[in-house]
Amino acid sequence: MTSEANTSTAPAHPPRERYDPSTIEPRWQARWDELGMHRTDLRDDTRPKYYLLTMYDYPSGDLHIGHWSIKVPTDAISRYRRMNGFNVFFPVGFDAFGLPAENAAIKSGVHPATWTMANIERMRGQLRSMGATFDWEAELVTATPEFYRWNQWFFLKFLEKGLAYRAMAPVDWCPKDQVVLAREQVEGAERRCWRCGTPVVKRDLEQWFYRTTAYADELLEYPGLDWPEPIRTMQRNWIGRSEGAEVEFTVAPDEVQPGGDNIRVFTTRPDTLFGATFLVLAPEHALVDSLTHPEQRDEVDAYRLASRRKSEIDRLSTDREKTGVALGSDALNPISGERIPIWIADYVLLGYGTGAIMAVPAHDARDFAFAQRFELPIRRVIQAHGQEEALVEDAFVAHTPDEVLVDSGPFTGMPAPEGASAITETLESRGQGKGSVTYRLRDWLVSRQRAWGTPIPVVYCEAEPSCGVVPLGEDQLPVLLPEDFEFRPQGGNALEFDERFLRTACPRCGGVGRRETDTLETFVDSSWYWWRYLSPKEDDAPLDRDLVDRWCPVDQYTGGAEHAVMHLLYSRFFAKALADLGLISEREPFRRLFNQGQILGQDGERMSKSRGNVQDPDELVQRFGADTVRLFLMFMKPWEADAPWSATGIGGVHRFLSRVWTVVLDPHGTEASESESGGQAGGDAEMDPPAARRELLRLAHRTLRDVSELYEGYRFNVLIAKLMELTNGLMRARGTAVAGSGEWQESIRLTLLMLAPLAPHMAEELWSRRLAEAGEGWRSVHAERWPAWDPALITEDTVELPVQINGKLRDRVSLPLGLSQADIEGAVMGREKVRANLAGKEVVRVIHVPDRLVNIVVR
RNA sequence: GCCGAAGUGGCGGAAUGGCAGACGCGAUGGUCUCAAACACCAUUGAGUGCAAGCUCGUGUGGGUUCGAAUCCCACCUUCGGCACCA
Repeated sequence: MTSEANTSTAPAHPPRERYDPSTIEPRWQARWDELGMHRTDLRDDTRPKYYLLTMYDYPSGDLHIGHWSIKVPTDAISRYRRMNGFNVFFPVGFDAFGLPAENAAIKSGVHPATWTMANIERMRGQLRSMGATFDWEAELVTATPEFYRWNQWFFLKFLEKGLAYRAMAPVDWCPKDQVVLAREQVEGAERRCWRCGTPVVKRDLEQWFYRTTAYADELLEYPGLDWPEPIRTMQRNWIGRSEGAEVEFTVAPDEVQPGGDNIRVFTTRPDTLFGATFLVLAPEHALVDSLTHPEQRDEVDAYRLASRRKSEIDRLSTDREKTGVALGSDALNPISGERIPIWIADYVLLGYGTGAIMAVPAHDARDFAFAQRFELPIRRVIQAHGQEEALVEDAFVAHTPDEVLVDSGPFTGMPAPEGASAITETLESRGQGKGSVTYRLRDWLVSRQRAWGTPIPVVYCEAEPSCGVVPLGEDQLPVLLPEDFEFRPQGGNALEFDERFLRTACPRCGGVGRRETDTLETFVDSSWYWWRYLSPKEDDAPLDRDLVDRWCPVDQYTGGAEHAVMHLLYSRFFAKALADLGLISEREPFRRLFNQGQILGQDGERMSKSRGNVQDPDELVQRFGADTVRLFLMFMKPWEADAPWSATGIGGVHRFLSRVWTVVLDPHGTEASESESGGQAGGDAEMDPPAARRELLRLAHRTLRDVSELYEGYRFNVLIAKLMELTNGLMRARGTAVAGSGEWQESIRLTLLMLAPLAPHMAEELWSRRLAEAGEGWRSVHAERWPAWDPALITEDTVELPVQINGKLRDRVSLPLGLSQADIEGAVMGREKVRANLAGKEVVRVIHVPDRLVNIVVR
């Protein structure tokens, strides 16, 4: 039908302008900047607010493709929400304290601040090339005094409120270099120092803690939050709330010590108290020394030393053979009076519960393994109700519902839960125990023995013993880091050797004082930075209460699942603590959370500079343009999935954008080969023009429906596939009578609007050309309203129904919508293929899923 | 080890109880070209058949269901976290 038109217009058609992102992209970036399009008016209340936050970056130096894959889809959300009428705030900043800057300082002698700021400067430029809608006016850098002074301020508030305290805690220590090591600086199963290879030991230091356990129960709740279930599960398990009882055993007198000391144990199963056949203390437990018999002394000391060298993961590993040593002393069971031996073993941790357990080998897998290894008695005290067979000795019994106590004195025969409370009550009445709850969650150790961090604002008075540890006054903040540092080759905290930093007057007595040299770990910075984004230059307060109340909680937070537990729990802790300090109103920081996946190096490992597997986006941006790189990152995998990096396939995405370019700017052209190969392929060509035009518009609206829904679920890879299908449809209609029609124009308009959040530069360019062509003034495509799809347009009047026989596909029937089940069955049964397949068989049942399928069950 | 997640064509992935492999890459053949590149068109899970078709097929083994990639149980492999990398 259109072949004559094609051949007659083709020669007169001017050569098509090629898609050239290298001229388009910088031009629009400059224009958006000039217009301040991405600056958010935080006081604008004419539109609903939308606080979009993406985890800020550590300024390692180069922005790699992984940074892009975090930020690009978040930027698409930002643009999509703007088009949906929201006032979006999308800030950017840098998590600028931390170990790598200090390592660089050790290596090259350059000040960590110099190294960090140079990296930030470089990354700013790379971030800008992305064409993202970051509000650079709100940028913050945590390593500047304007930011970190407020860490100090919060520290003082927490101290006042009892949420910060000082206690002993172990660190990894290199005995040769005399420095504290970070976990990543301890290498291999041997746990050796990364620099000198010396085996690392644990050393106890006085350190600062934030009392996260004060909110343990509240942290288990997620009121009104839209968080992924796996993340909540991980957090709940991390908090690890256990209900049970504390039971007091008494040390039995013997020839070495008089006895009478109390050993408190925590158990989740007080109902098994009669089955306790030994006690186990953590090797670090305070009573170990006094309870050790002389003949056991050497073995006990050796064991305690060995366990100091092990990592916690090692100690808790359940498949490794159990180790332990008997102390020689015994304890008395408070309820049965039974005398049982006391052991130490490294699978019991000092920091959990009371640092001591009663071992019930018959009913706990770890105790069972331990008892077997050391031939300790195993006594069964729980049995399934009504089970008559003799008690089996020497066997671990898994818990089942419907259990009763056996061999448990007066409690025998009680159902297990009842037995637990009865035993707990009895203990409580005698002052030998009580119901108790314990948590796996520990208080947050915020001290770091490093120079490149927030100095902790306290002074140790050396003049007057009664002063002790003295917090600075608010008016004495900030405690500034020195302008120059002396980093020693073996590492260690440079602040400890900086006399100008160390020497200060005691704030209480004015005498000689020494500053705290520990700094706050960087998770402290990341626990409140989103409030600071709202007023990054504010001098008088950490945050602007009015703006925080207006904008928080954050509507959408995006970042890696590697932060599932620590960062996200610390942030929630801060929200609760600040609310209790009266500084903010909301108790939760992030309303909706999305954990995107990571792009790994080509080796399948996490991308990092030290591994040398970092992929630089700059070259790809130069070759294909930012829009193509953006689109490719969103197309190559579901956002939440991890995947190793490979640029294979980026050409396909670039071709897709070129096709969009072609259908918009050259609707009537044809490819040189098309006339030769028979014109337009596909069904549309056979349709009469009005039907083909309607079909195109139907496709566009169906795409709009799907794409709108897919944006809401952040399913960018599928969304882009839908846009490709629409573009393929436009490509097929190009050069036919459909091209240029009203339906065509509308389909093009929808395509550009749907594409705008993903490929913002190209969409803007093509949008502006269409406006110019129509003689209209310029408006940004990004300021347009998101279009609505027309339900009437996309309803189908027929449906193609798959027909299965015994679940196997045998035929397809095209039927009008809304037929009765009887009519459908009639139509299906009449089909030749169906009849052939049913020959000689008995129809047992017909399953009809409306508009989905028919399944005939035969025998 | 413990907690969490994921295993689908040659590759990235789609389909989350109802037509497995959308979309893209790669590959093969073709059109255009002096030629190549680009672009465009066609084919492309495996096996089998002249063909209509048939059989097999979603990490492995079992189960539930008229029907399972999808739900349940066990196992294997990979990834993230395990409290001083950020």
